[in-house]
Amino acid sequence: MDRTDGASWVVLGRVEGRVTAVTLGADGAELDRMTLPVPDLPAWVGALETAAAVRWVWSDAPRWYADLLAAGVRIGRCHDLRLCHAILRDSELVAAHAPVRVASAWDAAPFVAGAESAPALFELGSSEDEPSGPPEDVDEAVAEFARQREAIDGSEDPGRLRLLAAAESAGALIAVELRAAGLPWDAPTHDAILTDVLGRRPVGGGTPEKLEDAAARVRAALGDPVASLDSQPKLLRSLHRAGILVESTSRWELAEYRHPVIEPLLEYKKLSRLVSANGWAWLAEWVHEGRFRPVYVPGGVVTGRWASSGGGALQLPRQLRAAVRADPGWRLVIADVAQLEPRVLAAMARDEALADAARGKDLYAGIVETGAVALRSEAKIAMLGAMYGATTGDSGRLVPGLRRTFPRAMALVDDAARTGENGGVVSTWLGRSSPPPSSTWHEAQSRASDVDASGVDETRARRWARDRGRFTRNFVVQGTAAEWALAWMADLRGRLAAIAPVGDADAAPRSGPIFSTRPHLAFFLHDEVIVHAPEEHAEAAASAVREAAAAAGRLLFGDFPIDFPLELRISESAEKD
DNA sequence: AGCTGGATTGGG
DNA sequence: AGAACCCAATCCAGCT
Repeated sequence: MDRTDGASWVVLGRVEGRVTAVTLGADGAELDRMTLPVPDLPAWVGALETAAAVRWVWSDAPRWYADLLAAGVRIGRCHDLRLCHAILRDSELVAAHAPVRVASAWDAAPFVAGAESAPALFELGSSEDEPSGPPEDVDEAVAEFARQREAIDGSEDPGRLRLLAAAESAGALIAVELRAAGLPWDAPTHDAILTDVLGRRPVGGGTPEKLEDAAARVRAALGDPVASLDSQPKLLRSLHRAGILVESTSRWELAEYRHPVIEPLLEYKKLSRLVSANGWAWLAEWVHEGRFRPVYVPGGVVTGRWASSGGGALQLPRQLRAAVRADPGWRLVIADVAQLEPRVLAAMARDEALADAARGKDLYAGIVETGAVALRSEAKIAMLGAMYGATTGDSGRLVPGLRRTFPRAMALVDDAARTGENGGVVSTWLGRSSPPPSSTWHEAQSRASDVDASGVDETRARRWARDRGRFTRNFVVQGTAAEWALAWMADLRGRLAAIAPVGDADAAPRSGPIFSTRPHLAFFLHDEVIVHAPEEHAEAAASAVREAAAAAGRLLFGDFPIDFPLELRISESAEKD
C-alpha cells in the first residue's frame, strides 16, 4: 500500500493457542509463513521490531497489543483491519464495486476482553460462545488486507486514504497504550474533593452529609417531608403541588423561578450528580495503584471521533482535574488546541481570509479585526452557528456577517448541508464518509412529494431534511478535526518514543514496563492531550507536542498557511490555574 | 429480572 | 440561557 519506505508487512492470525505470521512483499505476495505458540509471540515481535522496519497487520489492536504491552513490547506501526474496514466500506472515495464494500465478518465490534465468556442466559439458537470482535484466522486477515489495499489503490485518492488508514491505525495503538499507561490519578486528592463538597463519606454507603442536608432543605421548602428527589416524574409533581409550574426539572428551567426550594434543589442536583457519576464508587472501580485506566474506543463516533466505554474518560468533570497529578519527579504536559474546528475549516476550504484571521492569535479576535462582527463573543457564537447550522437567535443573526467575509469557508459548510438535505453523502478531508440516510428518511421524503401528501408529511420531511443537513454540515468539520488530532497524536507518539529513557523501570512502576522510563501520552480528549514526563524531559516533551501539531497541519494541509497554536503548560497537576 | 427509552448533566 | 453538532453515564419508569 505504501511502497515508499521499504517496510514489510507482517500479518498475524491465531487459532487454538498458535499464532501464524505471514510476511508480505511490497506487491502483496506471500514471502514467508511461520507459526509459534501464543506465549512466544511477545519475544518474537520484540526481536523483529528491533531488527527491521515492520508494519504489523492484525484484526483488532486491543486483541493483540494489550498482551504485547503487558509483556513489555511496544511496536511502532500497525494496520488495524477492523477500523480500516469500517472506513473503506463507507468511503465515497472507494469504488462502488470494491469487494471491501460487501457485508462481511469484518463489520464487527471491537474485541472486548472476557466478553466471550458471558453468553446471554436465555439466548436462543447456538449455545456456542461467540467471541467478540472480527475474524482471527490469518488467511482471513491476509484476504481482507488484500481487499483493503485494492480498495485504496483503486480509489479516487489513494494518498488520502493511505494517510487515513495509517492515522486511524496509529490511534488504535495509542488507545491501547493510554489504557496500559493510565492517567496518573491521586486518590487522596479525589477523596478530599469529595469530602469537601459532599461532607464526610458515609460508613455504610448511605447518603453523604451535605447531600442529605440539601435534601432535607428541599423537602422543608416543599412542605413535603417524604418528597422523592431522584425520580423526575415524582419531583415534577411535588414542584407542581408547591405551585412551581415548571415543564421539566432541568437546572436551566428551575433557575428561572423564585422560590425557597430552588436554591437547595439545584444544590442537591449538583451534589447528587457528583456522588453518582464520580463519587467513591467510581474511585474504587476505576482507579488502582494511582492510575485511572479508562477504555477508549477509537472511531467510536460516526464522525471519527473517539468514544469511551466505561470510566467516562471523555466526561471527566473539571471539578476533579486537581486529582490528576504527576508521579514524584515527573510532570504533566497539558496542551489543547485553540479553536481547532474553525482552523480546520479554513484549511479545507482554502479560505485565506479566515486563515489570516486565525494566524498566530485568538481566531475570534482575528474575526473581529476583519469587521465581520463587532465583539469576540459574537465571533464565537457566529462561527459555532455556522458549523452547527444555527438558523435562529443571535447565532443565526450573525452568520451572514461571516458569509460575506469568509465566503469560501462558509460555502464549504453550506454545500455539505445542502448535500445532506438532499440525501447525499459527505466526506472528511481524508475520506471518511457520512452514513447514508435511513430508509425511513427516504420514505418520508418521497411521501412528502406525492401529489396527495398531507401538510404533516411535508412538515416532517422538511424537518428531517434540515436535521440531516445540520448533521452533514458538522460532519465534515468535526470529522476532519478528528483526523488532525489523530495525526497530531501519531506524530507526537513517535517523537516521545525517541526521547532517551531515564533511570530504570522501577522509577515509576505504576505505568508498566514500557512507560516508566520515558515521556508517554496519558490522556486524550478531542483537542487536548496530557503527556506524563520525567521532570528532566518535560521541556523536551513540550517541544515534541508543539512540533507534532505543526507536523500534523503540514501532513493534512501541505503548505496552506494555517497554524494550530496550542495552550500548553507544564505542571504537577491538571488543575486549572 | 432484564431491556429500552426518557430525562438530566458531564465533556468537546 | 438557549440556539445548533457529536457523545457517555446515571437513575428511574415502564415494558416484556
